[in-house]
Amino acid sequence: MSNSAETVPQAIDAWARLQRASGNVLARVEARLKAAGFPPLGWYDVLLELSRAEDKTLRPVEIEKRMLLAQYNVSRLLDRLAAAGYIEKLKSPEDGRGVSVRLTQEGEMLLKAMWPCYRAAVETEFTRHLEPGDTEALWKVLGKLVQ
Amino acid sequence: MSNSAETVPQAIDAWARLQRASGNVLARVEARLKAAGFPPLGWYDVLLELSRAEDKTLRPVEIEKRMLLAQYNVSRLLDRLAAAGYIEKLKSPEDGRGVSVRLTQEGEMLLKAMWPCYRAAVETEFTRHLEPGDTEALWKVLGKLVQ
DNA sequence: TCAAGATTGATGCAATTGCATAAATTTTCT
DNA sequence: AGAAAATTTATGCAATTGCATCAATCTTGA
Repeated sequence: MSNSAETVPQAIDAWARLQRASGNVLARVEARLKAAGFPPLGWYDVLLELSRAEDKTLRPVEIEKRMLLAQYNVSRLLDRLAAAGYIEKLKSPEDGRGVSVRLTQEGEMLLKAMWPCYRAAVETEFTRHLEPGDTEALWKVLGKLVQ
Repeated sequence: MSNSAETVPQAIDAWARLQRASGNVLARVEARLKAAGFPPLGWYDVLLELSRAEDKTLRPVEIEKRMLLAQYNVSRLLDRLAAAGYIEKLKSPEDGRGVSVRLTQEGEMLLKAMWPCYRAAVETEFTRHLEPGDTEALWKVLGKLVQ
């Protein structure tokens, strides 16, 4: 059932489907991680950013920019990661206000342990439903939305 | 790192971009609604479902299915909507366990009041960035992910 | 130089979400 | 019918998020 043809025909529908599809798939992937006893995807994302960074170290403000999280959410997420031993907080050498956050051995191990599960979940809940060319088409169009 | 690792990257990138793009655009749209003094999009979605339903009435379990929300979140969201006067809860006539939720006049007015703002926000944050054909391409590919 | 302003990070408190479970039916199965 | 199972909704409690604001720097510009 198509919607009101007079107002905003396809665009609103595409918008709604974008929200529904991404939320849907995200929920399924997260559920698989959790079912395997792993922490949420947000943890993985932080650890991954750290693992790619020089010295496996970043400032919180950098994590904030890369992950598009609110500052207070980064602050508290890092608290949890530090409490769990996956990162360590150091006084920033170059900036007296700041902190430096470094991936620990445990953090690196968690990252490695989660990857097969994460990868399989994305394969099952996302990739498997698409045909060749779809992922590239998605990539291209979505690129216009992330500037 | 063998061949199987090399077949995934495209898909994982598309997955990551899907999450980033939709989260990003959603946050911007929500921010515009909030800036205009309106409640969150979740409120709009419930009211919209009710407005489309017969007698402007639905059971919570129906709202749960349509919106893909957890049962306890629906229960509490409806509490808030009822407290704000946008819906009213009635004893379900056909099912002694259940409740019926009906859109009020105020709810209908809120829906109407929010629509121009919502529509403009989607136009600005989503549609405007896309070219003709993109929305349809998105619609088609994403359709494979919402089964 | 040094005051004004911006940036970085944390935190108290309220609102929301997630989890586990309860209570009241309704449905199913024998 | 009647016991067992499933469905529908609510809720106590813990975890997370959002908001407002603070303290400690760093940066800028007169």
